[in-house]
Amino acid sequence: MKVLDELSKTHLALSQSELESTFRKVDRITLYRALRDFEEAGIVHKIVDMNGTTRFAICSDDCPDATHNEEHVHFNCQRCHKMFCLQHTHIPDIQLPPGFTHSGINVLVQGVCNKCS
Amino acid sequence: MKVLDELSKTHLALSQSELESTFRKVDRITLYRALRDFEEAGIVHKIVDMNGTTRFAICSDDCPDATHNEEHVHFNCQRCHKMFCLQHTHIPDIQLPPGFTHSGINVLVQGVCNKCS
DNA sequence: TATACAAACGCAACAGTGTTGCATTTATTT
DNA sequence: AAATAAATGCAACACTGTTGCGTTTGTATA
Repeated sequence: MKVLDELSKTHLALSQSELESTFRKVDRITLYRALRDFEEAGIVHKIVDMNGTTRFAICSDDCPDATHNEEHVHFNCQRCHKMFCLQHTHIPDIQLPPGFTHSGINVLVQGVCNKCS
Repeated sequence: MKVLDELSKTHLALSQSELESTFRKVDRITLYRALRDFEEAGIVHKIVDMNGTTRFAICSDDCPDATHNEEHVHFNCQRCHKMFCLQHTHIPDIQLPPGFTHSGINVLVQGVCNKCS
């Protein structure tokens, strides 16, 4: 699929509308369903950025099927508004209050990326 | 304002529709504008949960005006779907790749809360 | 107290997104 | 080539975010 190709080319997490404009011939519903299926299949992971926009990124090789984005940090640049998957920035342990069990963590850092700074 | 009262009563982060059903007489636009203004004034903070739903929570006393939710961890229970502000669970330092500067962090933990477990 | 002005409110409206059903097209199997 | 399954596109609908505008409510001033 071209969608996967496109996502593989970058380590950015792309929104559906960004993907739509890349291939303008594809219907948004088709894309929506493709992304949904990819996510269920554990091929891509979904993240919501600081503006509430849903974005998708390819899962890396070492991305455990079920846990996905719990493994790395996402970075949202406030200049270029791109969202990066910081593949090698791992998420530290977080101590939860008693009674709370964790099954997934999402860390979203906002700031300025290396190209914009 | 009743909205602030309602948010103060709980440490949960409420969505706009949850707030709307609490006081059914209020127009959704009025509520929207109130929440927007409260957020700009640094009285409440806004967080997007794992489903992309925007939620609002009262800022605690020690919530620094500008940085808001960077101070504590948010917890999304996958049973009751409530979102908790874990006021006392602080966010650990995260080492970013060179060139990336951070101005805010958002940590969202998914799991089962103390009441549901 | 009556008038003038400002703030809060509610409605209409529109765009974007998530989601489903259905019909049509495209592939695959026999 | 026919039958079946899968992928695609469209219509439609709900919900959210957002803005403009007119109306109501409240406050201040003459």
